[in-house]
Amino acid sequence: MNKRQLQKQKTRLHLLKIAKSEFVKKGFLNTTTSEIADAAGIAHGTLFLHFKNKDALIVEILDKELEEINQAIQQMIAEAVDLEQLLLQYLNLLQKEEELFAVLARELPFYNEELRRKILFRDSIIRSHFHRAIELGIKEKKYRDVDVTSAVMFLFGTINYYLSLKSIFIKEGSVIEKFKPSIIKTLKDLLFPV
Amino acid sequence: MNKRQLQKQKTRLHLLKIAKSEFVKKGFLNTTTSEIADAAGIAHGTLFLHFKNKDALIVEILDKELEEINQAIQQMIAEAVDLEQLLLQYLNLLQKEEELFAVLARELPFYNEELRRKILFRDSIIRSHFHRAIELGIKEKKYRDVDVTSAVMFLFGTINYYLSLKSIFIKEGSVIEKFKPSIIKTLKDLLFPV
DNA sequence: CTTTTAAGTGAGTATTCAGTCACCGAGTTT
DNA sequence: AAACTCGGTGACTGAATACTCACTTAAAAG
Repeated sequence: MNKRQLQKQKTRLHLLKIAKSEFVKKGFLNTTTSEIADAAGIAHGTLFLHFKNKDALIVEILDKELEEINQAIQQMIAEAVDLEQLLLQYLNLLQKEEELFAVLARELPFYNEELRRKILFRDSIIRSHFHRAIELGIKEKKYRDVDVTSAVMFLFGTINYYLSLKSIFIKEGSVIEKFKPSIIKTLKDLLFPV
Repeated sequence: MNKRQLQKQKTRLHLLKIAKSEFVKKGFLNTTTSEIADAAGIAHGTLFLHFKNKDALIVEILDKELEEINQAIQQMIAEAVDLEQLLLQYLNLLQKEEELFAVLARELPFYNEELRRKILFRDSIIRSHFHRAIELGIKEKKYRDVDVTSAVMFLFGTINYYLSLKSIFIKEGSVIEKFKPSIIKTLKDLLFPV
């Protein structure tokens, strides 16, 4: 790889980093391509040499992030069997990139079909991990018998709700951190051991 | 009231009705003032004689709707004591204006401070009704002792989640209708009678 | 050293919209 | 019936903002 190609790759990574931080700060929809270019210290037009359009930017950022979380969850599943532990680790994982996931929770309904499908697909994989974990616990008589699907939706619905309203409820600090105990407590209340 | 004033009032009400149907169809953010004027059969400028700006339109529509639901809930509380019954009636109430509430659930984070505060205030009143109903049930030993706050948030979080993703999950028909049984079942699972 | 290649530039284009204003004409008052 | 009032009109304005393209410049090739 020559000097030119190296520089281009470097600029590309720099752009991704800057774009992510801008999106986290103001959301994807409220960040203009000019702002990203300015923040990255490049010309506006240059952005479009690296990425086909604005959508391609968020797609790449999210693809990386969601793949990472999926990998981590899969590994957890392989290692841990305790549901509470799994939930706790998942919440910790979300918390690490909480700002970004909050943007996602808020803006998802406004994205185009393709992007939405991509995100919801990853999301559904993670949901299915929890589904299986609960189901297994019930089969092994570790927990009492409840409607697994609605329990999982209840769980993810709440997390999504807290995230989407993050900017309204609390401006500073982590919502996940704040509501973690009550989310875990309620799941335990719901599934308490027999 | 003379002929002119009568006409104006009539146009105003007509505008509110048309605006609501447009908002329900396409969402508040994706409906232009021109579209509303066109649909109502008036000139674009006329809209701004009746309403200070676009925000004022949705504020008035929602104020009416949310006040109605609040009144209804208060009456229910006064009459019924059974929590399941209350939840069922609340869901039916939401279902009646499901399209509008789905728009709300999706777009809320993008509204301005004032509008958001207004909506969340009404929302919190309704939440507090449920909070008190559960708390009372626990005190009277009707239900087992759980964390009331997180149970209520769990409940409202899920409803909000289903509503906000309505357009993604199902295009036709009612999400509330579809998920009503599982929402009620999960609440019962959580609070089952002692 | 000269020519070719391609990354980078930023003023410009196209489009979308909320909101305005000078004018019109129907309805009201004198 | 003349003068006045005020609701209605819609072309226009200005502000965003995603994306383009003719041109510059620095690196690579010959």
